[in-house]
Formats: sequence, structure tokens, C-alpha cells
Amino acid sequence: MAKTVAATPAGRPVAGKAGSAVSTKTGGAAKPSNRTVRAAERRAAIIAAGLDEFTARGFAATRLDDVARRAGVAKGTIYLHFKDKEALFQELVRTALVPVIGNLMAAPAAGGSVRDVLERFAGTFVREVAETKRGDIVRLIMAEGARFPSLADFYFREVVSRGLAGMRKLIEYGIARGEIRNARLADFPQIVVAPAMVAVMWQGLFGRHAPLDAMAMLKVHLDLIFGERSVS
Amino acid sequence: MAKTVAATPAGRPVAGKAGSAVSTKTGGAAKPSNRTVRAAERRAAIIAAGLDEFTARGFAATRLDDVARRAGVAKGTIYLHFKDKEALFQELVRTALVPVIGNLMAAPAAGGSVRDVLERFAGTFVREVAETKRGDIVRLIMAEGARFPSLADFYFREVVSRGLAGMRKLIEYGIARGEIRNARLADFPQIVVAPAMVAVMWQGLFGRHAPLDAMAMLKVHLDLIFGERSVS
Amino acid sequence: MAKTVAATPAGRPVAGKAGSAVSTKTGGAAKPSNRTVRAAERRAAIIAAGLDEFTARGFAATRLDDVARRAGVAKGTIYLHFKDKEALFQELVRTALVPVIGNLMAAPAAGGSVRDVLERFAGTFVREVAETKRGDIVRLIMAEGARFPSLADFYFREVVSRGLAGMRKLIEYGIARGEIRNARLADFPQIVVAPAMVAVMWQGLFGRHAPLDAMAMLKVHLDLIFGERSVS
Amino acid sequence: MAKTVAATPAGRPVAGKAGSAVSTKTGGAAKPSNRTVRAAERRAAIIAAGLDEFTARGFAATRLDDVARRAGVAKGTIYLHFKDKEALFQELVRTALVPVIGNLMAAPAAGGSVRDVLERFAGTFVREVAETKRGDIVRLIMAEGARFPSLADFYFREVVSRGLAGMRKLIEYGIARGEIRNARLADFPQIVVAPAMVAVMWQGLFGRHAPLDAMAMLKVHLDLIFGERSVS
DNA sequence: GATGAATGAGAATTCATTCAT
DNA sequence: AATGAATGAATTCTCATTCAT
Repeated sequence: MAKTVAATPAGRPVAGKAGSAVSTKTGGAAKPSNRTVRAAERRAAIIAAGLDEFTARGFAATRLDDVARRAGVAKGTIYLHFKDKEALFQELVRTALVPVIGNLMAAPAAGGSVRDVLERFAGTFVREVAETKRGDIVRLIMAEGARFPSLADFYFREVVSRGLAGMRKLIEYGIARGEIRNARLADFPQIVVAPAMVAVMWQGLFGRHAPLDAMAMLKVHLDLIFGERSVS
Repeated sequence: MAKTVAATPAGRPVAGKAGSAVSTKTGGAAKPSNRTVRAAERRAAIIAAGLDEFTARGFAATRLDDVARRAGVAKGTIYLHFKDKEALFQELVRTALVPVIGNLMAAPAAGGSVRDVLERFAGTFVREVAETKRGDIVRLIMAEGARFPSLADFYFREVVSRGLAGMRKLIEYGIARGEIRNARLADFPQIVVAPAMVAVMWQGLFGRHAPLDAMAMLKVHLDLIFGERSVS
Repeated sequence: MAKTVAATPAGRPVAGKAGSAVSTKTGGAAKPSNRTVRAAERRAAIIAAGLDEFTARGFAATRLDDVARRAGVAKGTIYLHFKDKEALFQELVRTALVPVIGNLMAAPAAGGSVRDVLERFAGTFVREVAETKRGDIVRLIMAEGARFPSLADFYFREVVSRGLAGMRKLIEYGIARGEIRNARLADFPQIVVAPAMVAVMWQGLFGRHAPLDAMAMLKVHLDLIFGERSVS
Repeated sequence: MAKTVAATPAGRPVAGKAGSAVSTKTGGAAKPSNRTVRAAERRAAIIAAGLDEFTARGFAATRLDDVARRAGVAKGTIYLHFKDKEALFQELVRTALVPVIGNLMAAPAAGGSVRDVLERFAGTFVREVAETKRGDIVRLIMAEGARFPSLADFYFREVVSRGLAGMRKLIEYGIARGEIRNARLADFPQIVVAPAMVAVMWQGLFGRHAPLDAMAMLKVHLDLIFGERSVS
């Protein structure tokens, strides 16, 4: 699974507290006070730290003490930003989901054949989700969703149902274009996504011992749907 | 204060399900003593109760107090049978996995076309796993596997790798018979299983609000693999 | 920390509960198992310790840690007997009130003139309440009653209204006998009790610096009600 | 006692700062600067808010956060005026006590018979103390006095001993005039005050469920002391 | 073997107090 | 002077584990 350490994924402030342009009373345009900025940074640091901890240990086993330490803030500070552990957890997952949603919506934009779209989509997914920390979020939802119905609902509403709806449209278009033969596939867009989901779970559970070439798998799966490509 | 009850309401059967008289160490042909039988029953009751609790709440959030109450034994009794909470959890999952493995191995036994085998397999899976408590076990492993590497390993070794190996053979046989066109499918037997896995997760997370006709989905998926059936 | 010590304040009978003849599996006569007895003792110790702490610091400022230490039990043990701090507090006060009620009911039993009855009552009150720990309970209720309506209600129901009803009867009897001239006194039995209450509060607040001869005061008050005695 | 007033002394915007140029320390007969006035207002607001909160919840359970909110100032501002929570509490009670003392001293001033003086006094007490927020202060001292010896001392010195001294003089005067027969009453002026104290406690504890006609009670009590009036 | 009372380390949460802005 | 975000000590409550009966 890797954990990826604590690290600062691309300029994340984490325990920042330090530098960030100090400018005390710059006149001019809208200026969130330094304090406001700091507070926002702290909040972000808490969320980032929480994400690491929650994905690593699950909700119940995560200690806010550890989250605070990792975020570089005092325990009490967490409660300045979040009502309690559960509120932190839920806001965290929702926040973390936004980029996933963004990605999902962006990918199909480009034109070309449906197969091309899906292949590009698979590539993006493998690169940006399955092999990164974002995959942890998906796994986290899988793991805790049953215990947090409101979270599962949110995930369903914002990610799953939208994603499947988009996928269905794509499938219908593929059927109309004659790319996809089996018309019933439109009833179960889950089928198209299933191997991707399995890839995510696989990386989390068995990746260490039995790495999986997710991209290759997804291509074979697309061959199943569209028929084999003449040139691989 | 009173505390509720605790007491053992007359041999509560609980989730009985386990093989009752297992006789732990009786040598020879001697029938198990009363004591031994009792002990085995208790152990089984604890395992059954634990399964319910762990699948409902996850490892960390499960209280041994609740497990004991549900099993109709005293809290201390659990420690007579299991070293600690984690040992209970791991043995539990392993025990619960055995019938799943059994089922998996049994299904393909029967002959016929590969498609028939897989269809029968899908039916069994939906009926016996996805829609029953056994699905909870799979979800439990998905949820806690990352926190219990040895469990994930066990699951991989006993279920996943064996299952996939069997599936691969089946695929190869299907390819040899000409039922399956795409030869590369044998490299990724996960693809065949993926929709079934997704179905299990779906039931656990969204089943309540958005039920999924798992069997129908699996059939469409088989159509993808084998080509559509003339008669639906 | 002040206050007395820990130890079992002189064979206090405390929270019965024990006796109740449960007999676990003993044939013959009822004999609470050692364990049951121990548990009851512990419960009693917690109540006694809690009483000391709560009267010394008030509800909010009392630490359960201190109660546990004083009772000679572990923190967790308190929660074996009481749901939470508030439950302990309320049960405690109720338990502590029982002997007060007992005393109140017992005193008037003896015959003689109403004045004699009241004088005896005053003596008992001063000796057994005002100058002992029982006075602390009354003060505790005065102090916390506003924050614990259910407690004030209980106190009103069990002590105040009963006590005043008894007092009223006594007054009416005194009026009938011609001992008491002012018939309206029966409308406000509180008047008879007021100096006793003041004495209790006085001891708690100013007793250290300005001791009050409560008995002498109560006698003067009785003179007011009954007319001065020829012989003091 | 819920939120009630909230005080918010109009000038909520706070930010003061504005009148920057206003000389800070103009010598001579200069009227208090804006700043000084503001500060005094703030201090008063904090005291008023604190009084509400402390009487409603007691010392330990009162949160300075709530006091600040109710006073319309920031939490830190409290520390500009008071060393800490306890200092606020003590100054608060002392401040609140002043009018009570004033009243007490003023009432007996008017002439007439001692009975008239006391009756007028009773009226004032019931109207101005027992039935108003001032009664809360008395109750607060009863409740917290044991935990704040210096407060109890202050209360004793400033209110109780003075009040009782005045009462004693009045009693002696009544004895000299022949209005009061029992000469020993002068030894225990507490007796005269006792029902008034009981009335205050009663309102706080049982007033809601069992209202007490305090004035009527006090009159009956005066009848006890002075003999019944021919005309009621 | 069974029991369940007792333990105490551990975790969440609160809130008086401080201090940079 | 005023603010309010940040702190962290203190407190309540939980629960895995032990052990005398």
C-alpha cells in the first residue's frame, strides 16, 4: 500500500505555520487578513493530515491526537474547525472527492470514437486514481461507507450516479455508432467500470505482493466490449 | 443500577451455523465428552456472534462486550478461546471463508459449456454470497484488509489466487473450445469476476436506496465475453 | 484536598441493595456471594466518597478521579455502578436523603405538648443535621437544586412537602390545644422551620468565623410561637 | 434561565479605534475620554453578562465564552478587565451586592413603629430581592460561598453582620418601646430574617411548582413577633 | 472451565488562558 | 485596547484484558 509517508504532495503546507507571504497591511484589492489565510491553511493541513490517517487506519482506529500532530497543530485546534471526529471525517472525504469528480467529468470531454474516449479515461483513472492517494479515498469509502450512510449517499449522489449516467450516455452513443454491439450494456454501465474498481481494491489489498498491470487489464476489458483491435 | 441481563437465555442458538460437534482433541474413537462439545459450541457461538458484530461495525468499533452478549457467554470466556480481539477477528474471518472457498471450488465441477459453467457459477454466487451474510465477509475483508496484512495475505492465498487460477483454467478451456474469442482474457481472470465483486460492494453501500439486479448484470457481462446468446 | 479521609465512615449502612436475598446457586438460606457483597461495598464506598467530594466542591468542580481515589477503586469502577457523573450525583443525594427523611418522620412520634415535640425535634435536628455531614446534603441541594430540577423535585416531594405537611398537622394540633395562638401559622409551616434552615446555611458559610448557637436560637424562636416559658 | 438579554450594549461594532486622535491623558478638568467611557461600558457589560451566566449555572459550569458572547465582547477582552475567571466572579458578586446593601440600609431609615419599619422592610425585600434577579445573587452566594471563603467573608462582613447589627438595634428599640415582648430576640436577629431567607431559597428551588406567597408569610411571622394585629 | 467485577491505559472533548495581529 | 485563533492541561468516559471466585 505504501502509505506514501507524510510528505507534502506538491506544495502542501501541512505543518506550514511558517513562511507564506507575511504582508501585514497591504492596501489594495481584496485581502483576506493574514489570520484568515493562516486559519484556512490550518484547516487544509488538518484535512490533509486526517486524510492520511483515516485512509491508513480507518475511522474508528484513527486518533485525533495523531491527526493534530501530523497537521502540526494542537489537538484543540481541530475542534475550532470541525465539530467532532465524525464531522472531520465526513468533510474530509467530501473535500477529497471533489477532484475525483472533476476528473471524471473532464475526461469524456474530448471527442473521437467511444473506444478512444474510454481508453483515455482508463489511462487517466489508472494514473490519477488507482496509483495515487485518491485511490485510498475510494477504498476508504468502500470500507466505511456501510458505517456512514450519509457518506455513502453523498458518494452515490455525487460520484456514482453521475459517473454511471455519463457512462450510460457514452455507451448509448457507442451503440448508436455501431461501436458497441451489445445494446443491453447500457442497462449496466457498472460493467464497464467494474474492472477499474477491482483494480483499485487490488492495489490496496494485494498490490504489494501481487502487482497488477491495471492498464493492460482495462484494455483487454475494452476489447471485450468493442471487439479486439486489429492492431494492438 | 441493574445492567440489563447478560444471562444466557437457555442455550441461545445464535448463528449456530458452525459444525457443531467438532471434537477438538479426542484421541481414538471416543466420542467427545460433554465438556468438549460444550466448549466447541461456545466457540462456535462466539465466532458467529463476532461475525455479526465485526461485519456490522468493523474491527475497531466492535466491542467484545457485545460479542459476548450476543454469543450468550461471559466476556472472559472469549479469552478462553481466543488470545485477544485480533486473534478472534482473524480466526473468525478465516473460518467464515472456508464455506466460501468450498462453494467456489464446487461450482465449476459440473460439466457442459464454459458459458454454462460460468452462468451456474454466477447464479450460485449471487444467491449464496452477494445476497447473504457471506457477502458481508467479503466486504469486511475489503474494509479491513489493509489494516490486517496477514488477513489479506490469507485471503489472497486461499481464495483469490486459487479462485483466479481456477478461473484462468476455465478461460483457457473456453478459448480452446472456441467459446471465448479473446485469448488475452486468460491473463486477467479478474475481469470475469469484477462485476460480481462490484455487485457485492454495491449491495453493501447502495443496495438500500438503489437495488441492483446482480444476476441480470452478470449475464450481460457473460454476453460480452462469449458473444450474445441467440435466445435470451 | 481537605475533607475527611477515604475510609469507610464508621459502619455506615449505605446503599442496601446487598441483602435482597438473591442466592446465586446456594441451596438453603439466602447468602449473597462474596462477590455480590464486595460489589455492594464498593458501590457504598463510591457513594460515600462522592458525597464528600460533591459537598466539598459542588457538582461541576468534582472530579470523578478524586471520587475514585477516595473510594479506593479504579475510575472505571464508578461506571460499573453509575451511568455517568450526573447519575452518581443524583443517586447519591437521594440515598443520602433517606436517613434525613427517616429522622424527620421519627421525631414527632413521641407524645407530650406540641412545644415539647418541637423542642425535641429542634434538638434532634441540631444534633443530627446542622452539626453533621447531613447538613452538607441540605446545603448541596440548596446549591445545586436549581441546576438539577429533578433533584429539587425529589427533595420537594420526599422531604419538604412531607415535612411541611407533618409540621402543619402539629401546628393545627397546637392551635386546637390552645398552645399556639396565631391560627394563621398553619398556613405557613415554613416559618417554624425557617430558623433551622438558616442555622444550616449559617454553619456552612459563616460557622468557622462566627459560630452560632443554633439550639439557643431555635428555643427563642419557639418562645415566639408558644409564648415565653416561665422557667427557662 | 435561557439566553435572555444578551446585553449587547448597543455599540456592538466594537472596533473603536476610530477616534484615534482623542488626547489620551488631557490633564485638567477634562471629562473622561471616549476611551475611558467605552472601557467602563464594556466592563459593565461583562459584569452584567457574567451575573446572568454565573447565577444560571454556578461558577464552575459557566463558560467565559458564553459570558463574552452575552456581553458582546471578545473572549480576550474579559482578561483586559479581570485577572481571571475567579476574579471576575468575585468582583461581580461584590458589585452586585452593593445595591442590596444600599437597599438594606435605606429601608429602616423611615420612622414609625418598629413593626411598621419591619413591614415596610419586608415589602421592599420581597419586591426588590426575592422576586428579582437580586435573589439570584443571594442564592449564588449560598451555593458557592463554601467554595469561596473570601466571598463568604465579604458577604458576612458587608451584608450579614451589618444587616444583623441594624436588625438588632431595631429589635432593641422595639423592646424598649414595649412592642416586642421577648427580650432574647435581640440575641438572635437571624430569627427575624429567617423566613425572608427561606422565601428566597424557596423561589429558586420550588417556586416553579409550588409558588409561595412570601409577603403573606412574612406578615404572619411579624405577627408572631409583635403579637397579632387587631386589624388585618 | 466460566464468570463478570475490576482495572487503567487511552481517546474524545472542553475551556481557561495566552498572544500575535 | 480589542480581537479571536490557538493552545494544551484537564476531565469524562470507554473498553480490552485480567483474575479471584
